[in-house]
Amino acid sequence: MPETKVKKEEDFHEWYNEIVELADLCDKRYPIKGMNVWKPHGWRIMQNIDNLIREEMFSTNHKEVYFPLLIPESLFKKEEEHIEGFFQEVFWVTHAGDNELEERWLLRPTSETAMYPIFALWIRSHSDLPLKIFQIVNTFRYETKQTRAFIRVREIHFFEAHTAHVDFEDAERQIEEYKEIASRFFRKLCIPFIFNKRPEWDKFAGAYYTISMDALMPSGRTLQLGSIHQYRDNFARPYNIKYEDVNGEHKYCHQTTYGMSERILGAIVGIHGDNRGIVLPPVISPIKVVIIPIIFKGKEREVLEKCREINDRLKEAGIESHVDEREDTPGSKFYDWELKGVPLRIEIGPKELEKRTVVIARRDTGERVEVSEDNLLDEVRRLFDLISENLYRRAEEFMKNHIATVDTIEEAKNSRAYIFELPWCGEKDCALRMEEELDLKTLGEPLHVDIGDKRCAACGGRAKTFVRLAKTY
RNA sequence: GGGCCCGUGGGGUAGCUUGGUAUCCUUCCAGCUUGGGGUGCUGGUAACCCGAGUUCAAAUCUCGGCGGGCCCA
Repeated sequence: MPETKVKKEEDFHEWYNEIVELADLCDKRYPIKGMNVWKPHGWRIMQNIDNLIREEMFSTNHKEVYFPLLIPESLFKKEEEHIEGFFQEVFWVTHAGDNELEERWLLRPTSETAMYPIFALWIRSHSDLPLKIFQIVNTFRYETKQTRAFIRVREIHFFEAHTAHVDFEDAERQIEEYKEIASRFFRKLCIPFIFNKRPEWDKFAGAYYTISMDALMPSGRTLQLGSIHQYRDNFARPYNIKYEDVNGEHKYCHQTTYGMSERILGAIVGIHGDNRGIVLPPVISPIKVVIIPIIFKGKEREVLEKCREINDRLKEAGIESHVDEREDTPGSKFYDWELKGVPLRIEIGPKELEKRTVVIARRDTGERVEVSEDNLLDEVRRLFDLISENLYRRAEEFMKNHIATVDTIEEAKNSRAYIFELPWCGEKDCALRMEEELDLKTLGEPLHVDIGDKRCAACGGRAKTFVRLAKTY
């Protein structure tokens, strides 16, 4: 059976490069490094992902907004740590035509510094709080490292939620809500992940603390899919975001953010894909069922009519379907739709016509079943659930099988896992030593740990928690 | 941040060492044929990343830029 030239198991990165273009997700030929063209199929999938997070946001009382792309330099410079963290990767707008601008503007690398001066205007009293907004926009970061489709790009398709609260405790409740949103959201996309509290030296520029969501790719490297930040009043002070409380006192707001990007699509491609193409979870597949007419001379009309009839029935039931009426042979259509990851394929030919049945093939397992026309809708819905379940379980098993909790660096060296949890005293130097000896990066610490009386794997001192390490993207 | 490799029709390639006519497969277009896992035949469109240099002559040699890929930190 024909497959991709490069095998996923043999050379994951080559396979990934090949598959993102074959599956019609993006065109990497645009002549600026790290800026790829979204192709129709890829863009529709991304928009479906965006709509899933929109639903989550709306159902938790966040409002959608859209802030400008350009930020004046003076606004950007108000929070010191934040500037330091982003300055080297900022794109600047310096001219309008021939004329130099009085003040430089930058393309947002993220939108804190665009939003927060306006937050200061919007928020007057405690009754304006909590303020919960989000936007889905493009952001820009001048990456100098190797770029990779969806995984490391310079124009980022970015989701960012921003909130403001009366105090730290309310902001903490927001963080809890984000965690629940993330868990529901990634479960729908069949992507298992772990939360990591990022280490002090590697948190978001300007944050009080940062929690990342990390997934494990088949290459053995982790991919950070999103982050949640507690800002405390670190931004509220420089941007003067204050409210009047019930006693008439003026206080600084406490803020949080939650960010994600098209890396989600990168994870879906990498985790679920196989040597025949990508495999899409039914919830985000633009076409959920593709119908292939099996035409023989003399029976063209009857077969096509049946295909269209089934197509209409699916559409009426709210299931996105499509009849592939192109003149190609059925086999070539099978390959084509498998590349694009369509969850279910229905084949209808003279045999089915006679028996009033259809053949349904699953993308994830390749399994084919013959189903009576009368049971079609129920069976299709049942198969969607089975596919989602299967994709999630497969990915979860892979991740669980590659996380090792060990006591010593030596044990980690002898393990075939990809993600390691080692007892840690909390000192940066100790984590860096583990990084160096194992040739891994620090992901952070698990959110809830009972460490017992273990000893730090680096210094032997009393361990406070585990530190997680892995190779990362 | 450091090292290495690469850039030829839409995609994949041969040619480059030793400078002179650009190869094959695929896609695409037209027609016929075929149709339950990439149908076959005929015809057609289509390329040397950009710039400078060396030379009678550059895809080929030199330098620079842009872009792509891999590895290490």
